[in-house]
Amino acid sequence: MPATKGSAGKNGSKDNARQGEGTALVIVESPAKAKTIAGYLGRGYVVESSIGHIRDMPTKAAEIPAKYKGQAWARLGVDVDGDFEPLYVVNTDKKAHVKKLKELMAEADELLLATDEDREGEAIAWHLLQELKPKIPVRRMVFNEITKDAIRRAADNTRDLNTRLVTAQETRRILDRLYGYEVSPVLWKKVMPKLSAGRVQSVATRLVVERERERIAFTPAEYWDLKAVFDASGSGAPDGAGTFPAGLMSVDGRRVAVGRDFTSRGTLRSDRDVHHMDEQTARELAGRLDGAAFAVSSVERKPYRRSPYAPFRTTTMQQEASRKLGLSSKQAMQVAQRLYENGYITYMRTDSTTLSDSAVSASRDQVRRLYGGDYLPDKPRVYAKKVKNAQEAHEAIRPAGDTFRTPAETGLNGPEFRLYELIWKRTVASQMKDAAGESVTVRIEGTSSADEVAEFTATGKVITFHGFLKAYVEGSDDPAADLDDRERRLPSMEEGAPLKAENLEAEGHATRPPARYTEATLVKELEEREIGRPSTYASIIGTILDRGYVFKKGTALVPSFLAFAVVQLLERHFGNLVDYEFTARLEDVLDDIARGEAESLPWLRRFYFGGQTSGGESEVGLKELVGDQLSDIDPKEISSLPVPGTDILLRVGRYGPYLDRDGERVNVPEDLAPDELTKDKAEELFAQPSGDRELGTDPETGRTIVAKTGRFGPYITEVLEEPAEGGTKPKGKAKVKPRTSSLFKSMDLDTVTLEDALRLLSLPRVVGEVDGEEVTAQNGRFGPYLKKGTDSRSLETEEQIFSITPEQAKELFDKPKQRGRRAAVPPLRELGQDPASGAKMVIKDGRFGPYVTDGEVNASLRKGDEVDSLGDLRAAELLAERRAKAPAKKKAPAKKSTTTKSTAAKGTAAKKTTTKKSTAKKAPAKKTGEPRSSSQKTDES
DNA sequence: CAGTGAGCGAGCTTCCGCTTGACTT
Repeated sequence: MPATKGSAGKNGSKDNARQGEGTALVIVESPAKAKTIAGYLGRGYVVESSIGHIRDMPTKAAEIPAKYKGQAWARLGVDVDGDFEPLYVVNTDKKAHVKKLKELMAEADELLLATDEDREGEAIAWHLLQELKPKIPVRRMVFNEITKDAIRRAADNTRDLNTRLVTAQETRRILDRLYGYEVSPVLWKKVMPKLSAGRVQSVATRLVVERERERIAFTPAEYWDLKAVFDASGSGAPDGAGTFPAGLMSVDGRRVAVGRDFTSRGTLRSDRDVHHMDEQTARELAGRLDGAAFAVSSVERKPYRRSPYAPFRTTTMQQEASRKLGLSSKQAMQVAQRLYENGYITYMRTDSTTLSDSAVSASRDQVRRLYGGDYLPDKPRVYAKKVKNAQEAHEAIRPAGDTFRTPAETGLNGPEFRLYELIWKRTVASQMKDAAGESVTVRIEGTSSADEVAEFTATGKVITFHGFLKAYVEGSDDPAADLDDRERRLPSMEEGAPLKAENLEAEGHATRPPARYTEATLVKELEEREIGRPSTYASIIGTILDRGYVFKKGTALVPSFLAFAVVQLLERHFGNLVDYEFTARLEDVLDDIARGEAESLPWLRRFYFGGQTSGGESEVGLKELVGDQLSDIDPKEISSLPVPGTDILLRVGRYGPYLDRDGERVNVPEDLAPDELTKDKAEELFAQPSGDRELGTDPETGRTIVAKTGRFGPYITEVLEEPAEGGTKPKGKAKVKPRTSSLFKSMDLDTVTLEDALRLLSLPRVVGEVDGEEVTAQNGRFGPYLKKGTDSRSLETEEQIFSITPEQAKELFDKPKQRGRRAAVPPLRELGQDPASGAKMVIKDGRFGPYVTDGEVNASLRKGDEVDSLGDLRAAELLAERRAKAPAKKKAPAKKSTTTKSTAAKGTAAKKTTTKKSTAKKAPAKKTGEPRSSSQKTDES
């Protein structure tokens, strides 16, 4: 479609000016990239960035355009009953930017969408197309390395938009929205508000929880072996030097047990025929070998070879930055971002280990200069793609440019310097020769005084050519592990040479539970399971930390008890969704869609509404799981965890975790690691003093009065009996309830006095008789009130509880109960007329904060609205929104569950939808596998 | 997690992936 563009660059001229007049607007994703590319393209091109995605489904109610507010599906942003059509709005923070792009486009004669060549990039391009509505020719421009040649080639070889790829992205987006926005509310209802669930975060949380479960179930095993130090100097070795350590391998040909021979339950694996030694066996054997003669029984030499590690991608960089620089995932990404923006490194969010040709030659150039030609392989090394679902839109993370700056040449310092150095070394090393050397295994035999043949082994490693290890050695997550460049030298020995055991000792070991995840190892695990993307790894950690699903203990990620409850709920009721294979299967489907071999709709339908799987099994859809089957989820059950070996239950309550033993309860510190909650720990918690404040003794009863914090806030209560010292609980439960009372609002837990407390405990106060019935005054759930039989009246102030007279009480009871809010409270502010109703609008203060009303309709002020500055227009808008939404007026008498309510609501809304839609939609029968365009729901703003 | 007697104007929380500033503490 577009005219041919200048085939510039052949003569090496710096300018790649387009032929003819006019300019092309090139849109990439990142501003830093735009800057670089602008330099490569030269005149005739204007390069701007989209700054990531420009549109998405509305995040919250405030972002839903008014005309969709009444729709049942508006909350989801996906019209689930209308072929899962998504509703897109321009992100609030992108409105100005989109306007700018439109203005730039007005001056261009061609639009080149140069977003990344992956699923998300293709989608960004499509959204740009939808939003900018260009009238000039549009082409898709793609490249996956940012070098002058690659960019110029890309500008000359554009293609059309790949709509199948866009559909695949949209399917992914819709699925994630449905999962997140349907399952999270289940957690709000069953566990705690503000929690969240999602395809990625829930699996990440589950991984951490499962690891903790393994730790809880773990029983260590003890095993012993022998460690010897042999002296080879009498063996005729030329240097005569040396002693070396060796470990006992077998006794009478039977291998000595090591850690991996044991199960996590502390038992020996049944398939192992090994010699398991305890302390006594080991010590006695050591005794019998004392003074025995030893000799070398075999020497085995093998060549050692090690190839360099692939250049960094996001996850490997995060891991090494964690191991070597102590940076969290987030910190590593922030430092990398700064390096990227200032032109020191290539893009840091990538799943590719590929180097561009120019990067390869830059690396080789550095190798030659810094290490010499001996370290340079004949051919450049190519790294195969490591990651299964890699989309490879970018290069590996490497120093930027066609020639690399050494760390010293950059002038950087601090973490930027250290991370650059890491990246630089890793990149250069990736183009160096293998390390080579020799590994040696020596076996040594000796016979004990009881004629047992004990065989020891020692291993050595000698590196004769360091190759890439000269530049870079990868760190390890296990601090005890040997790094790749670690040498262990053994004296040279011949078979049959006699050895003297200098030292021979029994050594005890215990198996260890699997280590907790760190940020870096969790990210690694997620990548291996194809969960999450380079741009999100750091924020996944952030999310599960924010939600309180995990907390950090040093670098370890420890799951909270809350996480156990949430994971328990998801596993039992949404098993498919937290299946580790779920995302991997999703990726397959998305790939099929992208290739045009599968359709999006049937798949989404089955996910949401249920149906037959390809295997012919029937599957319950998400809609039913969060709807009709909601009542199957027992909050009590999913929030309970047994404390191993006890009849104590750990329960996750709205106010944190607590222990429950037959109704006796005690708080559990929020930062207690679940694997530390043993029987002993639980007993200790029950025994602990609760930390209540003692106010003194009630002179009348002699009981101690304490102030504590409870479910309903601060309160005081009396202590009925001294806790029996070390004794058992009193069995005969002739329970006398202690008197309790909430503090008045005017009181404070820290300052409340014994006098206050006694007054509170004296309640309810008998005010007197009214109409022949006794009236009492007390404090309750809704504040101070009077009670007369079954009738009641609220009081104005707490003090009235003590001061009100029978006469005043009678007056209150003579008046009917106040209905609605108290009359005659002046409005906070008066506004103008509501154009819709013609009534005067006022702002009032209510139970839920300020709201605007025209006398008929009430609407709360939203976030960002202020009483003082609210204008008439905004007020009218709020009222209009409220009207649009509510059937409000007369509600059917509230049935039992939320399910029935939502079904009813959906019924009416669905009707509206169909009438509206029949005009707007229907006609353009959607082509399968094509993204929606003509009937797109958008926020025309 | 202490324990009691209204009637009412709710609204909001949340997902995953792309990307940076512009704000305030």
